[in-house]
Amino acid sequence: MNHSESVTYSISELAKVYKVTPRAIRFYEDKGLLNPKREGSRRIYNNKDRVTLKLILRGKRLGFSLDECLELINMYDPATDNRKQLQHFLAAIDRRQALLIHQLEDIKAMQEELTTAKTRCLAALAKQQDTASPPPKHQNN
Amino acid sequence: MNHSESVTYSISELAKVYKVTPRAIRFYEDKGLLNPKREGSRRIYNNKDRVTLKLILRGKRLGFSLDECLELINMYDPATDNRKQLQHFLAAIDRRQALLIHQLEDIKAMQEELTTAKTRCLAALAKQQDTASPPPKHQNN
DNA sequence: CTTAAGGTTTACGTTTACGTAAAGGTTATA
DNA sequence: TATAACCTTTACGTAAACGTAAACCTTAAG
Repeated sequence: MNHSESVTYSISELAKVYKVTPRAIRFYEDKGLLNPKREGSRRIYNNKDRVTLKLILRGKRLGFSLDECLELINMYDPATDNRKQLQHFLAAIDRRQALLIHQLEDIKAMQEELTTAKTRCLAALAKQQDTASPPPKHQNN
Repeated sequence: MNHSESVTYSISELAKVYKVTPRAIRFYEDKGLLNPKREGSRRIYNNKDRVTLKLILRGKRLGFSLDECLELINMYDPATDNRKQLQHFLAAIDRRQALLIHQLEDIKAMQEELTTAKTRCLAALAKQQDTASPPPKHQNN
């Protein structure tokens, strides 16, 4: 058996790692996204719980609601072998992938436009370069 | 002068095109993201307004708040030639691009995991294929 | 003329995702 | 023993992004 599976975390440890508040983590549990063991009344998170939290936060970064994140989490774990369920999952996954593709296009478009805007800004700055003080240092792509 | 610039839309026309409610469009105006001309009390949207709405919706799809969308819109139009303003814009653009890069990584990771989940589903379905009814038709990547 | 189809403002309601106390329990250390 | 430093539940508060309804104006068509 693998000992690395027995790593556990308190709620504030987990909160610190992922830069969220304990309140948020409890909220996710309220919504059925997390189900940590208890030790008395204290919540004990294992590695799987930690990964689930990571999935939640990633979903959020991609603009999904918590309900949608729950749907995502369920997709990764089709504990079912019911035929209808599986096909339901497949359909859900397809919808998700379509959404992601759409987001990819959005990102590409936005990146191009940001680059254009950036170029314009830099050009405008260059025009003033002559009369101005020492050239500014600026992180570039 | 270009006549194609004189195309206009009513609020419900625009709403129909982008599948949002007039209420939402008015709300965006309230928040300072849109500033259509008026014809009496009626709002008249031109092509630039339409593009702005498109930007708003794209920003939303990427999970940005309306305030952030406003920031984005302003980036595309640095009407300013103030040096400090320009450098402020550049910094904002860099932050945006960093966010987009992060989202790209999130999407890639999620796509891979969805594909894995899909494979598992399909495998589970295949196991039942023998005993089951006609093979299901299913859209594939 | 009136009825329908659009538009307007004003304003209260709703959902989501937590924030922010309040009130209290349980170790560990000074 | 008391005082932090954690944790717990309960509950009210809040910002964002609209939905929904009311009450009203204004053409266009029958």
